[in-house]
Formats: sequence, C-alpha cells, structure tokens
Amino acid sequence: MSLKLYNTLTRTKEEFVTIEPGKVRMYVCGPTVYDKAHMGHAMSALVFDILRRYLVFRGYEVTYVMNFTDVDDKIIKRANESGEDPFVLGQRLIDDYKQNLVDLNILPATIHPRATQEMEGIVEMIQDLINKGCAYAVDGDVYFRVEKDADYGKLSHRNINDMQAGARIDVDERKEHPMDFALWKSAKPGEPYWGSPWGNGRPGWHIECSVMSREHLGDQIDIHGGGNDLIFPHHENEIAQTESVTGKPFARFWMHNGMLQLNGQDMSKSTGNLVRIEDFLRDHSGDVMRMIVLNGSYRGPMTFTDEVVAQAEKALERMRSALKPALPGAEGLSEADTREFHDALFNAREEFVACMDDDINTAGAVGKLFDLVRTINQARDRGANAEQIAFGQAGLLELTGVLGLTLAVEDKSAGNPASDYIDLLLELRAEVRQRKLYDLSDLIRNRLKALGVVIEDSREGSSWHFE
RNA sequence: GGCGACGUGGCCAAGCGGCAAGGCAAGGGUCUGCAAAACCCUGAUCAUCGGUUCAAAUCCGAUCGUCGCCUCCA
Repeated sequence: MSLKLYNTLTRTKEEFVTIEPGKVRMYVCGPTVYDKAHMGHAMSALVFDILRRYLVFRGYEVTYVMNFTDVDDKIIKRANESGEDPFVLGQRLIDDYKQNLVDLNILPATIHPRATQEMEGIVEMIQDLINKGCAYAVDGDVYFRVEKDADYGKLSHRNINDMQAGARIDVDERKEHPMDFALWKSAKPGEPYWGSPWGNGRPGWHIECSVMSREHLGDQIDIHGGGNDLIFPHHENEIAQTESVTGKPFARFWMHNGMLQLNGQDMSKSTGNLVRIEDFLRDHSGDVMRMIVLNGSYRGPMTFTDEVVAQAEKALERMRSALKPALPGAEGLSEADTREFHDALFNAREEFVACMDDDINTAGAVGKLFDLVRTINQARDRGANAEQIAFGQAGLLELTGVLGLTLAVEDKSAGNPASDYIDLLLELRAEVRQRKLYDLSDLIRNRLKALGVVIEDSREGSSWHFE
C-alpha cells in the first residue's frame, strides 16, 4: 500500500515519493497578518495539520514550515488607520494566531519564519533574479519578467495571453508586460522600509515565500500547501521566482484546500463574510471544527453553518460514547466474541489507513472510526471486561489521535460552585428513588435539566454533567 | 473571454466502472420505574437528457443550477 496525494501541478493523484527517503519537507502558506484569523484559516491549518500528523504516523520525519507574511500593503493600511505601529500590529496578530493554533490542537510548525526577519535573503534573491535577466528595476521598483519564464502558468494551467483578456486592473505602464509582478516596492513617505540596491522599500507579496522556503527547506521541497485561492497568482509566482533562480523544480506536490463556505460564499477577510476563530472557540471546542473538516474532503468547498456545527458536536459525542468504561461486573467476552472483536479492530485500522492513503480521505476514515465505535459499544453490551474495552479504546484513540482529535470532554463541573449542590441533589434523589417516589425524582431530574444539568441513571447509580 | 470545482436520502457527506460508507435528524424496537445513553431495525438509483459498456452515481457529450480563480484573500 502506498500513499497517494493529489497534485495540483499535474491534476492527478500521484504516489507520494519524497526527495530524501523517509523525510518530508513541507511548506504551508500562513496568513498575512492584518486582521484576526477566521474559520477559513482554521480549515486550512487543520487540513495540513492532519496531513502532517498522518505523514508522521506513516513513519516520515516531517519538517513543517508555516510562514507569517508580516509586511504587506494591507498591514500598512490597517496600521495607519488605527495609528498602531505596523510591526506591533503584526506581532499582536501573530501571537493571536499562534494561540488559535494551540486551541485547535494544531501541532506547532517546526519553524515559523516571518518575512520581516528574512530581508537580507529577499534582497539577495531579487538581485539574483535581476542578474539572471529574470527581473528588472524601474524607478526603485523591481518586477519579475514573466515572458522570460517559459513555463509561467504551469500550476494554474493558464497562459499569459489568456489572462491578458481578463486583466482589468490598471496596468502600470512602466512594466514590460502587464502580467509582470512586483518583487520590490519602493517606499512612499510614512511607510516602513528596508534598504536595498534599488532604494528604500519593501518586498512584493510573493517573494517572501520563495525565500523562506528556500532558506529553511532548501531548493526543492516535497509539499507546498495552501488554500486554492493562492494557486494564482501567489503560488504561480513563487514557482516562477524560485525555479528561475535555482533552475530546479521547486515543490514536488502542490496541495490546495478548498474554501470554507459561509452563507454559500467563501469566508473572506475582504468581504467580511466570516466567523473569527476566537469567536467560534468561545462556544465550541477545537475538536468541533476539526470534526467538520474531517467529515468532508479537503479539496472541495466545505459547508459551514450552525446546523453543521451542531451535527459535528453530536458526532463527537457519539465518538466519545466508545470511551465509556466497561459495564460493572462484566464477565468478559466469549472466545468467539473476542476473536470477532479483535478482527473488527484490526479491519477498522486497515481500512482507516486505506482511506487516508487515498489522498487523505478523512471522511471515509472517520466513517471507519464510527464503525469502530459501534464495535466497541457492542462489545461492552456483550459484557466485555475492562481490559478488553481498554484494548479497543486504545486502538480507537490511536487513530483519532492521528487525526488530531482530543475527544476531551469539557469538564465544566470542575471548580463550578454549583457542583457540590448538584451532588447533594443527586444524593437526595437516590434516596427518593429508593423509596420509589418517582414523581419526586423525575421532578428533580426535569428541573435540573431545565438548568442545563443532565442526569443519567444506571444500575450502579446516577451521574450528571452539564449540557 | 480563459481556467477550475461542485450538484448523492430532511441536513452534512464518502464512494469515482460491478448490486449506494459514516454522522446528524426522523420512525419502530430492546434495556430502564420513566428518561437518557448504548444496542437492534427502517429509508436514496446518485441534477437532467443522450451515448459507451455485459455492467455507470462512477467514463464521454449536451443541458440546467451553484460556487470559485483570472485583482488582496487559507
């Protein structure tokens, strides 16, 4: 069995072969930090976190780089509007984003480079491109010469001429070709700048990623990822820049996640059609968003609605149902049931891997996990003992762990001053039930339910939890 | 105009040539004093039309619809 991944470059699923055996170098485009991150960013970060975790599960040593683009026109604009220093703004938003990642249980990147800390390399690379005839300076700006790049457009599968037709933005007359893009922009008064052979200025949008991936991962990498809105122009231009300098293919696999849809349209910072990560996490655990992402395919558009969120919450509850302990006094499964149980566990794992190997088919993989949940719950009902249940749960938890689900229950009762009183009510209710005063015991249950406290009775007693 | 994605039961969504996974919701049942949970059972011929094939949700063509990129966006 081998892992296959969809490659935007070839538009096919290809067998995943790394440059260096056993090692994966991957670079994922992080956010431009001019505003707080929204759930679309969360989706992208989760998709590549899941990919990364699976690669590790498959035995690869993964070097994962996620950058921050912290110098950009919009950052400057936003900073000017609020009067905040652009660097302070960027730093604040980077800190916020990192906290978002932690809250979403996303593993920290091996390296989190920032554009502003790579200026020397950026200037060098631009100079390199000029020296090679791939770029030219005009009045303090530097542009990439797309006509010099024979295979420009190979990622987005377009050619320069087709795009000219739709280019309805004002074309800078100083450019040799309308599609030429900026590598360096001269600074206007009041803007932050860095020194360069072409005068004070700042890098254009795409060059920083070319530089950072090369700096931290080398000329050639295994995977380059990001949202599919980055295919053009961002990633196309990264390829043009990097390959023009190195003369070698840049990334083997270009992987792109689909967009998260809110109200039938992409979440987008520019249109304000979004839900911020921090707002979402106020009401939901990180697992919930992860479950939403897992339930779909990463390449297509993903539906994000209140109903989907609620469904994901319930799906998680179901998954956790398998984590409940064995029934008290369980005598253990019969030999035949034990064998069946073990076979089911083994098969679920095999099928899980088969799904994930097929271009990270998380929806299929999660389906297998729910099969496993049923298997475990069945075993419990059939009297599996603690050891047997724990064995099954360990198998489930290993795989949910690969997907990055914590399955943690938010213990809202811990430290809640009401807890002691609720415990007391349950004690009383137990006594009431002993005396078969069921109308009273039901009254307690109903009243607590109305207050958000759910009581569950079993042979061994009652338990409660907050909704 | 160019490039692309998508349309599967009430909702979310796998499957991509061989009798349609899974989750949520719904209905019936087992268990329970009742309830909850768990378990069991029930439901779709896959936008439309045409073609290829022994066989299509899965391939080809057309049509309709939705969304996206070509300008900053994960």
